[in-house]
Amino acid sequence: MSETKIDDKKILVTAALPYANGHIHIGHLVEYIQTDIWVRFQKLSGRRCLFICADDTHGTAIMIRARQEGRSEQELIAQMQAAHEKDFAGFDIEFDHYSSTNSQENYQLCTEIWSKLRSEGLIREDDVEQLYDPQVGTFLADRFVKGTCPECKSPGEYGDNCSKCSATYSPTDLIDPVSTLSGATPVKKTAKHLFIQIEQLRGFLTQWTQSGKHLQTEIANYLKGHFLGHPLRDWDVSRPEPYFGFAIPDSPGNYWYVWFDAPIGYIASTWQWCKRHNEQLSDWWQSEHTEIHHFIGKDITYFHTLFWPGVLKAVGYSLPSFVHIHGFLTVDKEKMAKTRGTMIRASKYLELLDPSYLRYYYASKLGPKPEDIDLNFQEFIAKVDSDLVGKVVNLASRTARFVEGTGLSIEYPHDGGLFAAGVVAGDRIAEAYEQGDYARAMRLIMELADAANSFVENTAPWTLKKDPTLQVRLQEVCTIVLNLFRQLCVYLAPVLPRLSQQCGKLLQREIVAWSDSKTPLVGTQVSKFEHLMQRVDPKKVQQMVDESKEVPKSDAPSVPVAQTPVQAVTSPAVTEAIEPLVAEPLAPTCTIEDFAKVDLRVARVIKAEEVPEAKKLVKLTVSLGGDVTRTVFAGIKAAYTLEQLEGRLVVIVANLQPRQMKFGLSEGMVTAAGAGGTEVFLLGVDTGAKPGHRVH
RNA sequence: GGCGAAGUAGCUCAGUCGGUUAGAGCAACGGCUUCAUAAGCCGUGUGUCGCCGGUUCGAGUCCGGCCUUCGCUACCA
Repeated sequence: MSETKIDDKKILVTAALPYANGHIHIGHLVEYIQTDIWVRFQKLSGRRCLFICADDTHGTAIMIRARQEGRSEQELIAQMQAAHEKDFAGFDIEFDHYSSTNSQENYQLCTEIWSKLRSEGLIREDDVEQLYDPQVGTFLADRFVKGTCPECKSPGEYGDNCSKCSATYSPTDLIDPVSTLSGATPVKKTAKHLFIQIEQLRGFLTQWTQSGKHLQTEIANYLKGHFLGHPLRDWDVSRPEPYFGFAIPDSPGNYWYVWFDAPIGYIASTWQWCKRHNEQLSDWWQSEHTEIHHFIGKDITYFHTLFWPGVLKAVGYSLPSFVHIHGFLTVDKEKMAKTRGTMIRASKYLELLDPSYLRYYYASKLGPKPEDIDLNFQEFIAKVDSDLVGKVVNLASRTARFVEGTGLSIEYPHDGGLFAAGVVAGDRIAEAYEQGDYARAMRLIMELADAANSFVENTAPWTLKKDPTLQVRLQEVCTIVLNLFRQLCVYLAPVLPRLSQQCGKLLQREIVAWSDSKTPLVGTQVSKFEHLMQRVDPKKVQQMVDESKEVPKSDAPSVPVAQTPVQAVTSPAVTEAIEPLVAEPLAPTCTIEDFAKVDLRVARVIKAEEVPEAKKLVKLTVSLGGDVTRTVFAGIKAAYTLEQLEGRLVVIVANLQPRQMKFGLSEGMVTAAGAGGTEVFLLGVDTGAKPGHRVH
């Protein structure tokens, strides 16, 4: 994963900046735990290492959300940052500095880097005619506009290309465009945009990405195949006002796009740390003696492996030594979903379970490849119980009590080479950590734990205890086992810092360095034994999943758009999540006549069929009463089984213009709510309604 | 459909440069033990290494084709 370090080198490590629009969940934690383990390993090994992070705070999403919640962006991002930091601390993720991209330092750095990019001739200005939503008062990105394809007249196409005839065009070419933010008809408006001409750096980027030193091979291949074979498109790094972010000093009315200032936030956050610790920023970001390691998810590969190195190169900052890219988290092989309760927030987990469990479980699954990892709760419980409680912690609880009065032997006794074998294995464990192969490290550690338990069995301290003449031997055996336990605690310290602390307390000698694993501890007192870790309570796991399920509350006011009703003051406040409304703000007012144009009808699904070639579609035959039927394709395959659909009542748009699709003609649309994917909720009707009834 | 990754024991995975009889943990089963948090120890594997073909003295490993799964993307919303 990365080259072996020369030990006088400094290491600067970053994890991706979490966006201030959402709370930390167990999917995010894969990355922060992965990074924290690596940082702790480096520090334990005696290397000078900084772990830097910050909240990513800018962008349209933050602006709209703050607007919806009736408060300032600053208030919103401050609150989210506090929540993020609390969650991270709860999982023992220890940053050296945690900042915000909305900082004075970041603004100053953006300005400096910007003017350097200008002087390097990398910035191009161009007028861009874009659609503008007069309702929301903002320009619309391509995918926020839908309309009819100018080529084939297919309706409902996104603003960049037609899914039907593959034509590419600009959103301003769409016939009858509609803003997906408000439903308003956008107007054309011209604005100046600023672009970074990344193509000028393609030669450098090809060499840098393909050198084999900075990226996993899978990632290098991906970039080669997808981007580096063709000229790179200029990167649009400005957004016209209104926008929550930094105003571009030499371009009035324009702001830096959030993805421009976010990675610069890595440097800005380091700078803040430097100011507090009286250090030079250039020693960290412009020095050959410092390695920079970014940990990110595969979703933001593009930015961190092309744009970011390109910018750094152009402005004279150090390039990353390595970009460590991990996959996504699935739960039971499925994407996390709120409906299934698998989108578990960090704070919810911490209410019910020990963070050490998740740290160990992730460690046992994480390798150096950018592969997805799967969380399976059965395996989670089994692994923690069996490995940590049954094997590791058990070593202490089998022996510590026998030496509470006497402490450890003065000299380390003969142990048949067990401790020495552990020292040898330590090098391989260290190598595995270094390479990001934590799964391998955990396997090696558990092999040692197995050997130690076997030793306990063979020496049977409980038998020695009964014979007064064998008390010295008993102390020796316990000295050996507790030293093997301590060795394991050193090896596990990057993953389980709490355990290593508890071990320090038990044996009255703190674990401070990896090298503590190389010398046995002798002659210390042994504290009264206390349980070091509890088994996983399966009921708590179930409770966590249950309480993470999003339950629709149909009768509560869903959003505070109108005046809050007076009774809300006396009843306990039901706070609904704001995300759905932010994701899709209210459409502009329409008249009753407008509404009457849409003919919504109750219909019964009489046949639900698989569309084998389609991943998301099912083919429904619905009855509108009598022998009037319609064929409708609906994108609900991931959310409903065919059996669940057949026979049930749905509400369809009965007078929608039929649409020819690859799989057949769709004669209407089934109404549903939700974000898509597995989060699709069909509209139902109370008992009594009949197929053919119109919805008024 | 496009791009990428992966298929090895019931589950999770290791398997380096092509080299003896393909391994580990968990689960299961049998026995032992009772220090320990119902923990621990010993023992038990008839696996078409996804399929077909090729290269080779020799293929889980290299090459070609196919199948399946997963991810991204598209169709839907």
